[in-house]
Amino acid sequence: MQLDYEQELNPEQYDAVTAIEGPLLIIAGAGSGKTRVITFRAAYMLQKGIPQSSILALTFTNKAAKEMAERVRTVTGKKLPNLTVSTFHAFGVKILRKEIHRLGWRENYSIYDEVDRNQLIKDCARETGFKLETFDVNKAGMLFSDVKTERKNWEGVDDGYEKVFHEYQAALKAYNAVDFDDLIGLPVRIFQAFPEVREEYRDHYRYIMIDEFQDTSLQQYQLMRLLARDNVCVVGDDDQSIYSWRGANYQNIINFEKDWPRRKEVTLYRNYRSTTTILDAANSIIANNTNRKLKDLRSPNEGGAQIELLSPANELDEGEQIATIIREIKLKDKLRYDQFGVLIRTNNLTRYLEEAFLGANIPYKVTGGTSFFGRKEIKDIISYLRVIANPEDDVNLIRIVNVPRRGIGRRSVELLTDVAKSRGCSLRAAMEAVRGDPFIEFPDRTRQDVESFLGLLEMFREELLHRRNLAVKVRKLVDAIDYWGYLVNDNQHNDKAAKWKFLNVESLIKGIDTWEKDPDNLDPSLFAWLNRISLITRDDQEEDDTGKVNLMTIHAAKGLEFDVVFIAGCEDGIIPHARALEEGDGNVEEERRLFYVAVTRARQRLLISVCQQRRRNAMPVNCVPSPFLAEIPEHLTCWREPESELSEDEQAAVWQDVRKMFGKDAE
DNA sequence: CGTCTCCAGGTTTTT
DNA sequence: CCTGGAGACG
Repeated sequence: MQLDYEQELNPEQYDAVTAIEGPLLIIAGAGSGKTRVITFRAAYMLQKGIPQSSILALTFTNKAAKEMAERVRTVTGKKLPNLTVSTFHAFGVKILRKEIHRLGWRENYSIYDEVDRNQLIKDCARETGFKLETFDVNKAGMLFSDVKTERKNWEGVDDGYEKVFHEYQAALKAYNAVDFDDLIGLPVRIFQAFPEVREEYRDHYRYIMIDEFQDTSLQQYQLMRLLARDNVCVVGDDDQSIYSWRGANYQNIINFEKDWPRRKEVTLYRNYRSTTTILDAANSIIANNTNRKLKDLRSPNEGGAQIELLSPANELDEGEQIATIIREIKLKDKLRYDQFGVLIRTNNLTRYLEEAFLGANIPYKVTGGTSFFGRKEIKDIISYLRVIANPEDDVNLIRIVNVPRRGIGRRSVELLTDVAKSRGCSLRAAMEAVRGDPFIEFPDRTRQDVESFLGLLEMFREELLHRRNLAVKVRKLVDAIDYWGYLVNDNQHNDKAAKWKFLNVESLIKGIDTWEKDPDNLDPSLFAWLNRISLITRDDQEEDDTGKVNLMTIHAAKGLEFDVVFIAGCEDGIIPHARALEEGDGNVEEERRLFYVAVTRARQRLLISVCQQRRRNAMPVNCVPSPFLAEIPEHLTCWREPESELSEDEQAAVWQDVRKMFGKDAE
């Protein structure tokens, strides 16, 4: 397909797309066609004969990566198997898989998520002699992450914590595991310590693009700088920086200006997404922030509906009202359900909305929330697979050693830990030692239990590593440990819960099946699968999303747009979030940016809901509207009026809808 | 020594 | 309201 770039793009966009040699900084306001620029830019490079394998496009979320890859494929009409579009973390995994041996890990390393990490920190704290009450695991986790990403040092920190930290680092290595920070930090270390490796990657990825640059951390910036020669393009918007709590630092935009003084700079300010009503509101909200790169968005879509405010009595009412309005607008404006987005600040708010949608028979899709992979039953099975893949993984081993119950309880684990400590080996090795050496003091019964547990793991390691049909083998494993029996037993008074959990396990297995049968999947091994799912938080199964209302956090909504957007729970304490404000004063501005991101997701209509009361920990609390609401010029807003009476035609349409719903699947 | 039951405390956003 | 941890029971 031959693209007419000049036709398809405005002058600034064209500038950005065609400047493929040399450093380029694109400041792209919300809705200014940033994704379009990136995809066209990739297409332009390919057209100029640059091989796909030398292009590296990095984004922040899996969703964004997936979407970008898809769009480039659509625009070029090619499959592009060797084009690298991935998140920073996935890219780190890719490098580590090949290079981590240089730092003393083995390639079958485990990736620890936050739960695993906190568990390990807890163990290390206990080891170091902390009492569980005096030790705040969450705080330690954040501190450790800050230290690892070089945002903090040990100055002024209780030195007990530093000890725990070193213990933690040592334990990770001993277990052949890494945490999320390591996925970026270790590649950086490798590139610094092995210049020849760095050169190899530099030669390979000669054209680099980074999306959502305002969300990169210092560490990620380092990785980029080690990798990039001259052809590096970063795209960002300081006004949409909403990940500073995770180390994102929009100062990186300034760093970039310093490090690549010869750069070209393009600002995209024309907004094609929203009405001027919505843009004016957004502009005047963000104007309250200091220290920004000034750029007011301009839109050719004059006018537009006013921003409507709702004031439901409580969160239940809120859900019902939103559900009702969605149905009304859908009919009036002839929209599909997937053209609606309902945004919230925190995941726990999804619950009421989901219930309301269920009650109103509105199809919806939740992005985020308690992730599929965070569910206990799923984590259990995955822990088995991790231990099978990486026997030294003590955290996951402890997790499953007695799930389902097999007689290896607290005391036995303590004994085994003693053995491991005295020999300086992993728990798994300790188990093997106990099996092989009858002179180690150990209760006979438990020794037998340990032996059969080891036998199970070894048998399945053989199966899972050396043969095909991963899904079949995993099902066999689930059967072998009688996980179903365990679920029934563990949920004695709740058949439904047991069934539900088992269905989740089934769907996990089905997911493996689809994944390994995908013809584009070049490496359907257990390791590859584990690496992949470690980076997925959402349940990203390829479902048919069309025709479903989108329910998600504002963070998850970044980069997306909807014709009609609801911002629910727009109350003081929720946005800005009380906890964020406790942390520091810069956080008000970040919360404001978050609100700005939410507002700018809307194309046509924006509705904001403020509850009068909300239940918090089972206690109803009176709500105060978010202070950000006052930053919207009054003339742009109005209270929501009920839709006018439906015409006869429309009534007929409603009935048809209802009938369809009870017939087969409604659209 | 393993398992069951009760109780207290608490959760922002994501890789 | 749900989780995780500590104490009682068998």
